[in-house]
Amino acid sequence: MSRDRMPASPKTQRRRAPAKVASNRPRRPYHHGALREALVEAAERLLAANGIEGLTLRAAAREAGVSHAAPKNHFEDVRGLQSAVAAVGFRRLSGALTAGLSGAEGADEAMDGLARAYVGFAKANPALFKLMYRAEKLDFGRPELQEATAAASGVLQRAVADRLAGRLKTTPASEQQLAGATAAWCLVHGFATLLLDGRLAPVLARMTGNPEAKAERLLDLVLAEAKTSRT
Amino acid sequence: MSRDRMPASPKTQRRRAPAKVASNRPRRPYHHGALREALVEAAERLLAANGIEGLTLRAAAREAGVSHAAPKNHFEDVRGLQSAVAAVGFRRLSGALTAGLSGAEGADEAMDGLARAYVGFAKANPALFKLMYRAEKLDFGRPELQEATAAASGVLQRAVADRLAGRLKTTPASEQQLAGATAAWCLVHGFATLLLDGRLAPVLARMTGNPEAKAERLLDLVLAEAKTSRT
DNA sequence: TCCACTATGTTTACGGCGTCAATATGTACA
DNA sequence: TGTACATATTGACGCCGTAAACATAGTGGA
Repeated sequence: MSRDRMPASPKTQRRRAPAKVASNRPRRPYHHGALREALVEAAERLLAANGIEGLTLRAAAREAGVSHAAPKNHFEDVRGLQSAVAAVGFRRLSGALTAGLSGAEGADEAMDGLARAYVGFAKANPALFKLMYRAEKLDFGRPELQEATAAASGVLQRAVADRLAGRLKTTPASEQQLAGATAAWCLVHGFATLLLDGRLAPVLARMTGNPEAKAERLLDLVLAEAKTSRT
Repeated sequence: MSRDRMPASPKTQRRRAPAKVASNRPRRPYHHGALREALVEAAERLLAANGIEGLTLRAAAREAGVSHAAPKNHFEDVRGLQSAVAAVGFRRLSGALTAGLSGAEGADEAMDGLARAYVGFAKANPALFKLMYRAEKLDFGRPELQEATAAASGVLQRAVADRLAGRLKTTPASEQQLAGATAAWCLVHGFATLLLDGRLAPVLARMTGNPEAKAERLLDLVLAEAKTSRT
């Protein structure tokens, strides 16, 4: 919105004032000063407001009040900007996961907290979450992004390792640790992904109760089911 | 490929022959005859060859040897074509799931077969699978697509209902059935999604053995883990 | 038989996108 | 002081989706 083009007046008076007379309106300085940060913030706003399609280089440049080619000086291409935004997202996800972990009593409770935090993050930042898992939009060569993703999966892996250690009373085999963390991640990521894509709507429609709380209750049921699926 | 533009010759001779003299080269008939099917097939090829970004209306029209606006007569917009392709994908997925189910002995074995079929389909048709779960590219108002998705989730739900029935020796509560099917779907969909997005690469890198078989073994480990996660 | 109607394709045009090359504008360092 | 460098602008290109106007067939009714 606010980007709609004018209805009439085709080409007359493209510039509002040739201004030989030293326009006294305080012109923006030629150089922005902190364009990179401004672009990333603009991109986050666009993403939240208009979804993943709304995040374009040109839109971000507009939002920052800068010409369409200016971003080229700060990002090699679109994927550069998208990767920077995704990195912010992964850092925030790490924080949310850590917060979801804190205050949990046992290991199982910790896993539930982690799961709820993961899905909660996805629900709160749907477009950002989708971007974070759209490989073709990201450049994993960027260290910023690599570190951010590693941090997020580190939180998950440590939690799983703790749970396994508690369960087995011994340091868990590396492969089992890997499988456990992966299984938990898959379950929770599948839930978040399907939910955001509207794929769980038919299931939710068959549940009773407050529409707001249905998704949370379904997640609880799924987590419980996953714990008891062995007879 | 084969779509690169000519290096020189800017605008001279746009049409290869004004052809007052009744060109005897057997001109394609003005009407294609089966353009809709041709477009869907072209779209599938483009998808498989160039990924999800490679599937465009104009490219499909080119592939079908038709002007770029011709598809408008058969699909309201891009999402129409994408939805048609996704519907084909869901129908194929139903078939693959049913095949994965057949020949299984017990209920647990059936679930494993289902899981392997789901992930196998995703690995065999990565771009198609991604398209099938890209809500913004699809129009679920189209009955064709609705039926195709319903068929696929029907296979999964029946399998889960059978397993629960066998386990409980009684007809399972509807909500538990729902949760069971959803949990299975989430686990397997999460695995497929993360795998296609390259997100399991760090995990796979830490496993030993044949690179080809690693992903399958990881899936087996994950399925086993999901079955024993209750202490 | 012929003619209008309808379905299907083509052409042309528009704006949005990413990207590139050429140019302009400050700034900082020698 | 002057010059090199980083940053920003302008304009152009080809791609995309979409729409309107027009062309070409096949079909069914007068």
